[in-house]
Amino acid sequence: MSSAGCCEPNHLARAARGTDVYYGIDFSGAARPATDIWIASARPTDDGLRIERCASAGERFGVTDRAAVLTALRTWLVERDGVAGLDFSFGLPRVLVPRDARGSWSSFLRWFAAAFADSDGKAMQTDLKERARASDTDDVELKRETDGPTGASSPYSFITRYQTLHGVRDVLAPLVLGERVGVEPMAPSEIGPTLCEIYPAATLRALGLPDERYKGGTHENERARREEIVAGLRAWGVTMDDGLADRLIAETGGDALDSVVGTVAVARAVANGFQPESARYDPLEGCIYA
DNA sequence: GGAAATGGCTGACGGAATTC
DNA sequence: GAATTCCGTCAGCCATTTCC
Repeated sequence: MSSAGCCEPNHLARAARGTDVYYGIDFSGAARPATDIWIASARPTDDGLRIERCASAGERFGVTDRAAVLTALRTWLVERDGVAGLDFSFGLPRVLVPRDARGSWSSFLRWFAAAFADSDGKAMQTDLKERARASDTDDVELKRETDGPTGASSPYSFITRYQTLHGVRDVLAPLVLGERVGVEPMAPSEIGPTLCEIYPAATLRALGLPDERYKGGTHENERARREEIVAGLRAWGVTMDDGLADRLIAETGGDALDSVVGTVAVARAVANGFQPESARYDPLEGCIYA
């Protein structure tokens, strides 16, 4: 296999020698996200990365409603040692943020949590679209600097609006403003675990693996792509039990697989010292690690 | 009644087709 | 050949429908 992105296979192992556990969290803003949020944990080995566990939020926490799941997730996160990657936007395009909230990423979090305290995903999207139309830009669904190179959607598209709202308002803001976690590269801290933004599709692309049409259970080729991804991850030095591999392939939503890919993204980010991969990175908007 | 499946929503993007 | 237009695809979530 040719080298893609930053890593050789054993680079994943070099990433975190002597460090703790990596977590990949496939996030969801659904009303009942117990079966949509998946959490994978992995440890670096001499040869790569060993996936230790992969389970849905429902299995981990035993609750189903959004508020209960996100509360449990926050509690669970602050009790971790290590690095956790979450796949939702950690910020918004700079032009949409009020000038008096642009001083720092923490200022943005404070503004966001207050501005959308009582909003649902649709209301937040409507507000941000109006801000975009009122700006000097031509488009309505604006992207952050980090979104372009990674192929990510706008943080408030109809696809991502719920993830961004609940991820930033209900997970990041309370944890960061409460100084319970650090976030790379905007707000590193010695206290608590380190969080970072990931985007599994970009990681798959960087590894030269199928990065689309692997979610779903209606077409046989979707399952075949999941099989190809699992085989490809193993070729990159990711090890796991056959039972877990079978589960990643069988889970038609692709969320379990995304969480495992997320651990790889975290390993790559650690290996690079959390250096932003693109020069086009705005510390107010966030940074995707692929 | 509860679980599972299905359709629809919206905008961006890439590739193909068409026009000049 | 270049520019423009058109069309299909993709994403996550919710509401509705279907099935057991």
